[in-house]
Amino acid sequence: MPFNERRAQILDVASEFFAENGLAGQTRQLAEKCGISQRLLYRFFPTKEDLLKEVYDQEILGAFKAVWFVELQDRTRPVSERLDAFYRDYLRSTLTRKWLRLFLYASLAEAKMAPDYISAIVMQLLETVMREVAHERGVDLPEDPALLREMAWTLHGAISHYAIRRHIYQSSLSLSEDQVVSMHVRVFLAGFEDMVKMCVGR
Amino acid sequence: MPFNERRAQILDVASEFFAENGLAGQTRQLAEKCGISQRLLYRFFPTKEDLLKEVYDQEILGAFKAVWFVELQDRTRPVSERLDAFYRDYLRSTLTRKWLRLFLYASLAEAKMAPDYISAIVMQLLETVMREVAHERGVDLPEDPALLREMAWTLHGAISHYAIRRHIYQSSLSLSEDQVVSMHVRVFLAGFEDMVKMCVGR
DNA sequence: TTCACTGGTCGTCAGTTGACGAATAAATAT
DNA sequence: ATATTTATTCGTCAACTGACGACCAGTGAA
Repeated sequence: MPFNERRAQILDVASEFFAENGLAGQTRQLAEKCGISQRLLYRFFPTKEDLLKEVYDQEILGAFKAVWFVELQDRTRPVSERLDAFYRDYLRSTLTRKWLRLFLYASLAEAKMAPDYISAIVMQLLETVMREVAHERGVDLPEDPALLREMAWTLHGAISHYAIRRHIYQSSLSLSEDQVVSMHVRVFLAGFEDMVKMCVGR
Repeated sequence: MPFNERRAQILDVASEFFAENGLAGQTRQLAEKCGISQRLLYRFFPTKEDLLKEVYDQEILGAFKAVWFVELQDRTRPVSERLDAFYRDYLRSTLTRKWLRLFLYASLAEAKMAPDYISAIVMQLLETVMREVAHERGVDLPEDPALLREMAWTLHGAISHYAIRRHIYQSSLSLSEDQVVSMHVRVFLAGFEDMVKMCVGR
C-alpha cells in the first residue's frame, strides 16, 4: 500500500482506537487493528507521542467549522433559529463520542497538545453568541469579556454536558438531540435579559 | 501503625493518587507516596482492583449528602434561595477536582463500579428540583419523567460543566463560584415557564 | 524464656510495553 | 535481467508492572 494511503489509514484507525482505549492504548493492539505489524507503525510515526499528536490535531482541531461564525452572524434570521441550527450541527459534528473521549482523555492527562487553539475558538463562539442575542434584543452587555463568556457558557456548557451524558455516561438517551437543543436554547433566551441585568448590577 | 489506621491512610492517599494519575497509576508509585513498601499494599487489599473499588465507593458515592433532599423541599424558603444554596454546596463538596477526575476516569474506562447508585441519586435530585420550582410557580409539569429530568439538566448540567471547565480544562477561573451559580440559577428560573410550555406543547 | 502474632521489607517472577536492528519481499528503475 | 528503492515482518532488548513467597523485627502473653 502506498505511503500516504497507509499513513492516513493508520491515523484513522488510531483515532478510533485511542478514543475507545485511552491514550495509553498499546501500539501492538493498534497495529493488529490496522492489520499490520507493530513495527510498521514506526515507519510512519517516530514515536507513539507523535502519532498521538497527529491524531489530536486531525480529530480534535479539525472538528471546528469556520462557517459557524458566518451563520451565527447572519442577521436576516432570528437569533433563536440561528442558535438552534448552530447547536444542532455542533452537537452532531463536533460533540461526538470520538471527539469527546479523545478530548477528555487528553485533558485528564494534562496533555497540552494544542492548548490554546480550542479555547480561543470556543471563546470566539461564546462572544459571538452573546453579541448576536444582545443585538437582537437591543440589550447593552457588560464590558468584562470573562463575564460575558461565562454567561454564554450557561447555554454552551449545558449542551456540552448533554453530550457528555450521552456519550460518556451513556444516559439521557430517551429524547431526541434536536428536542434537547431547542429546550436549552429556549431557556437561555428566556432568561437572557434577567441574567444580563443581574451581571450589570454587580 | 495499627491496621485500620494504616488502611485508612492508604485509601486516602490512593484516592488523591488515582485522581491525579488515572486508574492505571502504578502501585509502586502509590506505595512510595504512602511511605511504605509496595508489598505492604497487598496486605490490605488483595488486588489493585479491590483497592480501586474501595476508593470509588468512599470518594464518589460518599460525596452525596442526604440533607440536600430535605433542604431542597423546605417550602418556607423561596425556591431561588434553595437552589442557590444547594448548588453552592454541591459545587464545593461534590464537584471537586478529585471527585470529577475519579468519576471521569471511571466513566471513560467503562468501569461499572457502582453504576446505578449515582444515576439514581442524581435522578432524584433532578426530579426534586423540578417539583419544587413547579410548585412555587403553580405550574403543571408533563408526565414523562425522562422529559422532566432533561429539563432539570439544563441547570444541573450547566453547573456540572462549569465544574469540569474549572477542574479538568483549567478554565473559567476568573469569576467566583457563587457568582456563577447565581447566574445559572437565575437563567433557569427565568426560562422555566417557557421551557415547560414548550415541552407540554409537544 | 519462649512462642506467636502483627506490621513491615526484600527480591523476584511472569507478562507487558515502546522501540528498533536486521532481514525479507515487492515494486520500480535502469 | 539487474540494481535500487520501498513496504513490511521477525525477533529482541530494556524497562516496567501487578502479584506474591519468604523473611525479619518488635510486642505482648504464657
